[in-house]
Amino acid sequence: MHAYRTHRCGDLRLSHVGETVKLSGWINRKRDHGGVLFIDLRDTYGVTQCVVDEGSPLLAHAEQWRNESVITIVGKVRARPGESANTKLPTGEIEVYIDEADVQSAADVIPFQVAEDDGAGEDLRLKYRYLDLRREKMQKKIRLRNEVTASIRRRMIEQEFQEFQTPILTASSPEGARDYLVPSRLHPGKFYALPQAPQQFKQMLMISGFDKYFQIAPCFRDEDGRADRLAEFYQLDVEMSFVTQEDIFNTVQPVIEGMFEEFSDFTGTKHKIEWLPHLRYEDAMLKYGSDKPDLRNPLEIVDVSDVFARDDVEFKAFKGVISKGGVVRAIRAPKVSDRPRSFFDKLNNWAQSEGAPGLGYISFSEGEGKGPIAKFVPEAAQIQLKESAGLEDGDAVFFICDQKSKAEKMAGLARDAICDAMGNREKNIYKFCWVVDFPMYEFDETTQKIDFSHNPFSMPQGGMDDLENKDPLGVYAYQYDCVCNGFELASGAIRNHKPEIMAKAFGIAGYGKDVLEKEFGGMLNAMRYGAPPHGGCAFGLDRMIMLLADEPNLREVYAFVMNGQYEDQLMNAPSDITPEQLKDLHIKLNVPKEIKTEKAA
RNA sequence: GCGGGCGUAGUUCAGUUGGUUUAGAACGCCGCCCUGUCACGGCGGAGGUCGCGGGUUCAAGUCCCGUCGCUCGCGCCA
Repeated sequence: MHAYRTHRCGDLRLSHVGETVKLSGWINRKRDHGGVLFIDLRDTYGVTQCVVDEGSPLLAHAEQWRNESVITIVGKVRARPGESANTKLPTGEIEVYIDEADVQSAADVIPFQVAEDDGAGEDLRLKYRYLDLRREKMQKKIRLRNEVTASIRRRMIEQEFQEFQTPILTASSPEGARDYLVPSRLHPGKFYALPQAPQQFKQMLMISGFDKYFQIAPCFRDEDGRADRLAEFYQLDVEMSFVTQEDIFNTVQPVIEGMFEEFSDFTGTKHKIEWLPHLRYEDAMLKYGSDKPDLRNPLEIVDVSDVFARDDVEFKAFKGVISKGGVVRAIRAPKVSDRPRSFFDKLNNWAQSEGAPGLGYISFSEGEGKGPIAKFVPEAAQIQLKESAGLEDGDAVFFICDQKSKAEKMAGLARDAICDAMGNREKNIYKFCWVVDFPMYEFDETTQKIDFSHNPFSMPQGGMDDLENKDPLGVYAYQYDCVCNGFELASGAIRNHKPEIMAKAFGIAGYGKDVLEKEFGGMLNAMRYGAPPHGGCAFGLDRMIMLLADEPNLREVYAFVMNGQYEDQLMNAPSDITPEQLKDLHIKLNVPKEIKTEKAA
């Protein structure tokens, strides 16, 4: 007989009755009835009820075993007597009568419960992650993660993609997020950087002629965290040669859609999958106030600046902003005019908590406009408003007035707040959409300069011609995002594979040829020896799993993960290192004093 | 860097307008009882610097200030 087990804890059925078996696992729960003791033995495959009774010399020992101890038992499988079968368990028709038992590892009193969700805080769960991971819910999510990556690999390979690994120790690159840096021992004063993404490597693989690349790539970015952002994360990274933007969509969309379809009932509720028509970036910003709109929210934003600019409208709060170049955006909330005053007040309070002066509105009932602002908008203007916003009797309309970019953003937030207040966000559906035609450049208010708005390697639409002849802020890029339920799932572009267009594009953003050569010389050189037109995208693997598992944050879909401050309480990272290590790396610390003393105290 | 929320037993939480000798509950833990449970049940017990520091007050878990920790967001993140 095997040293530890003949079967797994989810294996045994009525057909095994009479067999002598050996099982190993964790004590999930005990039920001690004095003369008879039930032990639920658990492994990742299931739970089997094991029994000791007064006839056994083991009884006195077994009563002492604590939950979560690891034991090995040998015993006979028998049918549960009488009515005592448990239909909730796959193994519920049998039990194992324990003849021999070994305690492989006794457990101390555990800091939180494994067999049930006792609501333990996240900091504790992360500190004792190995216990947290024993819980059924975590086992399921980690299994989901495994199955999702396997499914993606299978689907990509079926489409003739080749999987690559690319360097983890690489060069710092100037654009984008802050890099994680690794000091070099062999090269004093020099540093490697961990890749923010394998961007340049995958492009060079295209230049190398591989045609269809993918990688489930670790990426590292040293910026502050969010529920959907971590220091290290994984992307399904994709790149293809000789393709247009639509070719890329048509290739990756079935992979993502098929994978989502495969796991869309993970939560126990089947989710529909819907892929909406492409959305232009500018339209997204106007209609939804976001470049990653949640399209389960049916509300749309319209511009009604014209209405409030009319001479017969006397609402000074808005007029003042409009005269300084501002805009008024409106959100129609259908059939809410009969809601109590508190409905509108709550939204107003919400807007103030977001730093807005308030959230003005007019509600229409019995053909009449009502609400605090209505008296400033005469009937003729109300008619124009109704037409612009598609208002019907019984509707209300909310207003946001500010300078364009601020108004867009606030309207986007208000759109979600109103939707939630109304309770009409669509459920049990994944609504996907490609957001396309991102602007190549944007005006940076803080530096008062034109800069790349997304990836500087993107190909400008219209190529050299547009760069030379158009207002830079009017140049679009072949740059796109894939959006699902309010998350940016992917970002991608057709790349700029022509060095001369690259030079021009960087020049417009204020980077000279010397800078370009210094920072991206390797990439530029590669383009000079025959570069195919190419493009790709990268999907946030963790965000996709988070959506499928219906979890509110990324940390829930990793086995091991840092907390919100990017500290790992389990492994104690980041940590101090020895003076010898620092010396090897030619590094002297220069830590601000107050930080030192805080940490010491 | 900034803002919101939270911090009371091992865990999750309650704790009224500041006011009664010993700050409660559930789960967990320890002891005793119980032969058919499966969230077993019953009786009993241990367990607290109310995050920390200061202040107001006759009196602070409760009010004020500071600070630390966790969390969500803003900035940041092509």
